[in-house]
This record gives sequence, structure tokens and C-alpha cells, in this order.
Amino acid sequence: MFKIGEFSWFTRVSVKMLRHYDRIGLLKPSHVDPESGYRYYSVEQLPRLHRIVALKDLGFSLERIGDLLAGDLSEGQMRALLEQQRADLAALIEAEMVRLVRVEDTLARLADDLPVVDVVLRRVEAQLVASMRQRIDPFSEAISAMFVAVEQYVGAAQADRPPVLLYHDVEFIEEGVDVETAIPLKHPVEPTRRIHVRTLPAVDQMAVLVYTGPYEHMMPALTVLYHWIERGGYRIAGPQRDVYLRYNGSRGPARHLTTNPDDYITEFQIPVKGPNHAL
Amino acid sequence: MFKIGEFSWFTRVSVKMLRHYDRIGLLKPSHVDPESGYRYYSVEQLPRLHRIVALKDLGFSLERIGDLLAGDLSEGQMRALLEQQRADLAALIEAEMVRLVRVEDTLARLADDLPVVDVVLRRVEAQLVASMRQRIDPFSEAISAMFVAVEQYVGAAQADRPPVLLYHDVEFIEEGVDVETAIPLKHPVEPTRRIHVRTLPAVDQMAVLVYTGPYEHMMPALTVLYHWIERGGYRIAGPQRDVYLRYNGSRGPARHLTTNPDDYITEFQIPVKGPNHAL
DNA sequence: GGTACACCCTCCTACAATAGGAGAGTCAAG
DNA sequence: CTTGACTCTCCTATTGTAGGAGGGTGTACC
Repeated sequence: MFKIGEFSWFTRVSVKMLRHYDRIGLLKPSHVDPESGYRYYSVEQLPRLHRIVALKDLGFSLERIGDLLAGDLSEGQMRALLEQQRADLAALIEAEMVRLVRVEDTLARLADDLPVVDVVLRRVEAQLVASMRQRIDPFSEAISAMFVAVEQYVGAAQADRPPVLLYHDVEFIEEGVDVETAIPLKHPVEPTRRIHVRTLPAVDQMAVLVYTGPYEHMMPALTVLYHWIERGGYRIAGPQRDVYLRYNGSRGPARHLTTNPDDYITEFQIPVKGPNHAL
Repeated sequence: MFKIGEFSWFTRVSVKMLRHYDRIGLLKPSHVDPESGYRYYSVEQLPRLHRIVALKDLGFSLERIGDLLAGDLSEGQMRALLEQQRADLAALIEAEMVRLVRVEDTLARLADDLPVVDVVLRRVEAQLVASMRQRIDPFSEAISAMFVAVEQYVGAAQADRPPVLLYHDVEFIEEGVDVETAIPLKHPVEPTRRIHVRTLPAVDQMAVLVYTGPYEHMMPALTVLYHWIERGGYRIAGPQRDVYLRYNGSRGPARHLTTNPDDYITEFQIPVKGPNHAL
């Protein structure tokens, strides 16, 4: 019989942890003095502690180790737990490798004196909108006109959410871009021949980049977004959306308006499908 | 201005977390109503929150994110933090991959109906011993005789620790194995021509396997230990030690003795050097 | 046989990031 | 003005590990 300190000394498991394993029932001392409460361990407990430590090194939680050591599980259940652990580890490694790539990309951008911008992946909810879709020349004034037309038409039905521009072309096009200007609605309005009423679908995995500044300089940021998607092993799964969080407009929800182009805030959103996450 | 719920809704950062970021100073609301305590956020805070989420996805802790966002660090410091993160991630990935290999090995053993045994890596402390070293035939009775001889010689100086057998051959040898039988000492004794007194050095990284059962069947377990070392990317860094935690002996510390070979408990220890840990 | 000191006990606290709940106050739409 | 949705603070929990306080225990040495 060993006192807890001796047992700790040569198993290299701290006294704190041995007491913890006792409390959670993972490893009870073979004898506890009822007078003093002193724990006494025997060599016979060594294989069990050894297995606990080994399973811990395999990445199992103490709770799962408890299950595994309970002994009342079939070989099939044992295998299932191990398979589960393998899958968890594989997923974790994949996620960490994507992270590593991203950190390296950021370092590379820093080394090249390029601006560091941040992309995040998140869900975007569905949104009822009124919209107008049209082929126009890129960066043209026509876009403003389209937004204004839709806003005027929907009037009080406009929701207090930022307007959205959708790009329906799959590839880059020099002129005649297929765009849709969408204004969020509080409730449906009657469609017309030019103004449609529809619901922008929710997107579970949206790669999002927030850009602050005038529209002329947004291309480098957008490039980063595409780079991010590619490097992360994602594929594009829908039309890009530009969300105007802060923009120049005499109309529209007041809290989204500003006049200084340097204060413009735009969110670039690209729906993606990824290998390592649920759709 | 958005109330916390709205801000949470479209950033997909939970209200709980927004309040948390406020408390730790990571993201203060642009306005807090002094009456109600209500937090109000503005679009201008979106880039910052976005960056926080992006850095979190890169694996940074909130504390480090705080440092990174403080803005008062040079590009060099920024780079250093990223480099650190890269190194941390690389190390983590390597460790997880070793884990994964081990889980897969365990599954393979399970599928082949081989016994699952557990190897752990730990430190072993230095130990003063009296020992006798000799070439003998493997598994011979001579080993017992050597232990008995040393035990008899050291007498009361014997410490209450298990005897150790060291194998000094680097490779497997059919006959004439170079072994050393070591008995732990409480304090030094006089050496003789045949009995040496020395300190078994501490080993920082010892691959250890606990084996329960008679000596005849220990080879498969030992094979696992070698396999484990190889698969983990370690190299052997010293002589193997067998520690007799529970063995048959009429003498020796009482708490290590038993007569039933099925109750024998032996620890196989092999010093290793590994790529991913400090020496 | 006593005393000092190393050891052991329980109970509390902390970490980091996140989540849930209780109880009370606030805002906005009808 | 009521009601229901929202918000506030404060408390608790998670997981594995560690530190400390305050008090009891075992033993080696004198």
C-alpha cells in the first residue's frame, strides 16, 4: 500500500489529480482509512491508472474514459467509441490545418505590406425583399437609380435593414453585369413588371468580409475574400451579395446613411460550401 | 444604433458573448444608456467585431486578440504574435496526428483480436541502486540468483522500491544477454568487485507499459511498446528497464511480493527521445 | 516520550470560452 | 395602459488542472 504521495511520485500523476479521479469515481484507492481519510493505493491499481493516462493521451475525456473502463460495454461499443474518437481527431486536425494556412496567409500579406483584412464564416438569415434585376455596366450610376426606384416603390414597407446588391454572373464580366438591387421589406408588397418581391434565401455558410472605405478601392479586399475561400477548401455556392451597411443616400433607413465615402461600410458576402462543415 | 439583440442577430455573435466582450473590454458598445444600462451598438463597431471573430477563428485567445487590437504594437510585434500562433498550431497539429495514429493502431489491434495495451510517456526519477551486471542466457534462472545475491549483500540498506532489470544490449541477442540486476538503496553501501553501487539516471521521457501476468507471455506486450515508440516518431535513447512491481520472491520489500504468476505486475520502461517534446 | 516537520485531509478559488437560468427592469406595439 | 418581447445583472455550470487556507496525522529523531 502506498500513500497518495508515493503513488503520485512514481506514476507522475499529481496528488490533485488522484484525488480528482477518486471523487469522480475513475480510480478509487484500494483502501481509505476511515479515521484519517488517508487514501492508500496498491500496485494492483497501477494498470488501471496506466490505462486512464493512456486513454487521456489518446484524447479521451475523463468521462468517456469512465465509460470505457466501466467494462460493461461490448467490443462493438468499444470500437464505436474509438471510431468516434478517430473521427473527432481527424476533424480537429483538418480544422487546425485550415487555421494554420490562414495564419500563414496573414503573415504573407503582412510581409508584402498588403492590408490585413478579416474574413469570417457565418450564417445569414432569409430576408424578404423587393428587387429589380438588370444588366448594366459595372460601377455605373445606374445602380443607384435602381435602388432609388425600388425604395420609392416600396415606401413605408421598407424594413430597417441595409440594402443588398446581388451579382448573378458566375464569372467576371467586363460589361453588362447581371445585378439585382434588393431592398428589405417589413411585409410583402405587390410586385410589378420590373419590381419583384421575393425572399433572399438563408445561407448557412456565408464567407463575409467587412470593408470600410470608398467603392473605388474595394477590389483588393474582394480578392482577399476569394483567396480565403479557395485556400480554405471551399467552393462558391451562390451569387455574391454586397450589403450596404453605411452608404450615401438621401433616402433609406437613416441609420445606414453617411455622406463621406471614407466612412462607407460594405459587407461582401459569398455563399460557400465547405468540406469540413455541415451544409 | 442597434440594441444588443439586433447586433447579435446579424453578426451571429451571441448576446452572452457581446456582453462578455464588453466586460473584458474587447468591444465596448458605442453607447450605454445610463438609465437602463441598455447597450447600443453602431455599424462602425462591425469591423472591429468582425476582426475579433476572424482572429478567434485563427485560434487566438480573447486576451491575445485584445493585445492585437490594442493597436499600440509595432508591425514586428504583430508578426511575432502571428509567428507564435503559427508555431502553436503546427505543434498542436503534430500532437493530434500522433494521437490519431495511436487511435488507429488501437482500432487495428482490436480488429485483429489482439490485446489492447496502454503505453504512456512519463518521467522517471534517478535512483541509487546496488547492481550486478553479467552476460547470461535469456529467461534463465541466473537472473533470480543475481537479484538474490545483491539483495543479500545490501541487507537493510535496501529501499522499499521495486527491483529493476536493465538490458544493455542495443539489439536483440539470442544468448549471452548483457543484463544488470539493480536493487534500490536507501543510502550508499560499499561496492565489491561484482556488486556496483551507482545511480540509475533520471529519464525525462520514458515510454512505459504496465504488464500483468506471467513472464512467458510478455513478448507480445513488449512488441506493442516498440511499435508505439516507432509509430510516435520516437527513438530509443537508453537501455530498457524491467521494473518488478509485483513478483515472486521470498525476500525483498514485502509489498512487492506475490506467488501467483498471473498476479505478476511488471513495468517495461524504454527511454526515448522524441521530436515534439523537450529533451 | 515528545516534538517538529513532512504529509494528508477537505473546501474554496481560479483559469477560458461559453451557455443556461432567475429575478427584475425597460421598450414598443396594439 | 397593458402585454410580451427584450434587456439588465448576478449566479451556476462546463473540463482538466492547479494553488492556497486551515487543520489533522504519521513518524523520525532526539
